[in-house]
Amino acid sequence: MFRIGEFSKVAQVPASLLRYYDEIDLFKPIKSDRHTGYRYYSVKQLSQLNRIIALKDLGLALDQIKSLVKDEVSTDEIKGMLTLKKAQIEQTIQAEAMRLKAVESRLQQLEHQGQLQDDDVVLKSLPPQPFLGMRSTFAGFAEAMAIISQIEKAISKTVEAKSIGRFACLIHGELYRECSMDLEFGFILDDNLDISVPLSNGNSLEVKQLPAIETAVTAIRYGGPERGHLAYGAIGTWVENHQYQLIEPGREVFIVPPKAGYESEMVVEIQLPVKAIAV
Amino acid sequence: MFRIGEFSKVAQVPASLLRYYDEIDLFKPIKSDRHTGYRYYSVKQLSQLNRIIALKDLGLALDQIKSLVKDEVSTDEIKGMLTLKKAQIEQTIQAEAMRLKAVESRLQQLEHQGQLQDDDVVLKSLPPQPFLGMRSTFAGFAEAMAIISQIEKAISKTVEAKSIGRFACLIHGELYRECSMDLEFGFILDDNLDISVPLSNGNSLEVKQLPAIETAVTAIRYGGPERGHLAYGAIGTWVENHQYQLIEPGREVFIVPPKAGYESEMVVEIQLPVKAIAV
DNA sequence: CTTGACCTTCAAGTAGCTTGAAGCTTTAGC
DNA sequence: GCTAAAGCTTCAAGCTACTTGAAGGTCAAG
Repeated sequence: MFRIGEFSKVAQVPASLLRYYDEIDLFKPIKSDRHTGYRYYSVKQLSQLNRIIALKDLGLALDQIKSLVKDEVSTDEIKGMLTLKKAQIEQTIQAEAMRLKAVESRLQQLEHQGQLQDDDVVLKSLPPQPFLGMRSTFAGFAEAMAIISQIEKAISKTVEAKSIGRFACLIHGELYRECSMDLEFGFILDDNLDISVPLSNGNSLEVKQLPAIETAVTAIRYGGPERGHLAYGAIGTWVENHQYQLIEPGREVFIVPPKAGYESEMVVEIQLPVKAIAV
Repeated sequence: MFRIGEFSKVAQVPASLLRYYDEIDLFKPIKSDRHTGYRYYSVKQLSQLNRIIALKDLGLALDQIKSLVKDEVSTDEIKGMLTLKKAQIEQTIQAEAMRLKAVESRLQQLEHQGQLQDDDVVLKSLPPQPFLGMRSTFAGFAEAMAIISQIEKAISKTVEAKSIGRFACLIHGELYRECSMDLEFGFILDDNLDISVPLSNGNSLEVKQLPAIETAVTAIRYGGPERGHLAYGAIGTWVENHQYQLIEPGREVFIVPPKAGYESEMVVEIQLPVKAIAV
């Protein structure tokens, strides 16, 4: 029989941990003196403690370990736990590997530019969303701007305000073309509607489902498309450094939509779906 | 200007998080209404928030991010932070990779044996320790046992009790030989002493420094050396499954030392230093 | 004026411990 | 047998980065 201090030395485990494990009913001394409260451990408990530590080293939660050592779970359940854990670890490794790349790319940035870049690029995942919009080919930005205000007017007359989300644009062709751009303008909806909104030019807005995007790189652009090179440049560099690949279509979500005469005050979040390049 | 709800939607960040960041002075709204307490955010803050999120995704602590975005650190310090972080991530990846192997080996165990093994093997690291002992070659266990009691007697007469740690044995030759074993018996010391203890057979115990062991696989053996196959078997399997390699010398630390007539009650922790096999 | 959506603050909970304070017990030395 | 030091006890709080919930104030639409 050891007192807690000696047992902790033998087991190479801090005494505070033994007290804690006692408290949470994970590992109790064979005997606690009624009067003094002193805990007494036996050598035979060493192997049980070792088992607990071994399971902990696998990354299992103490709750799980508790039921494991109390023999409350079947072999199949154990197998399930471990398989799940395995998957989690694999995920963690993947995630950490990406982090590593990200940190390395930041370090390179520091070397080359002497400072961190200004336009920060962030990974997000996007849910599937209903979208009320219209696809068309545009010759230039001016033409696109004209459509925007038409759409806004048409919508404000027809659709309940509370279902209308942000104005957005899907970019179907290659990014960053100057002419004959294949774009789809419209509103992201908060609720699923089943409507069609006619426009004065003969076209109409239809509802479609935007698919979820597992991973999108996003950046904020302050100002009109002519300032796109800043944000797109940042994204481009980032994507290259992190070994991702752009996939279509990109989106631009208007956080502050353009108003005639105040185009320079617009704010857009650029969202480009990406996938990791297989290594 | 957005209220917290809309800003949180735009930024894809829970409102609770924005409140929290406000509280810890990491990211504050441009304006808080004196009277109502309502927080108001501007689009221009989006890029700052994005920067914070980007840095968080690198794995930096919020405290560090706080000083980074407040521009309180020099480029060199940033470089230092990132380099440190990089090292940490690399470590994590290594550690997780080992965990993965460990979990996989447990799963295999379940497949083959239908249950988790009984003798649990645990990784530990050991500090450098002074050791008062004597190296010699022994023909068999009986001979070794005889020496043990001699050493015990000699030491109890000469050395201050409080400096004496556990009785232990270093195994210099191959593990698990039956005859002409090259062993070193003695006591691990808690304090650094500079003494020499003569034995009745003409030999003497000398102090030497045991080196630190970065990684040792350990297991508990209940009973005498004749029961060694259990613990050594478990360790052997474990080491193989986890792609480690044994390196010399192994140690056996006596937790309950053998007493004449009660050898079967002894308890030993086997500690075998290992290194990872380069992959 | 009411209703409901939205906002506020404050408190507590999460996991797996560690640290510290205040006070009792045991042991070694005299 | 006494004292001091070492060792033990319980209880509370702290750590990170948040989330959840309760109780209540604000705001816009109908």
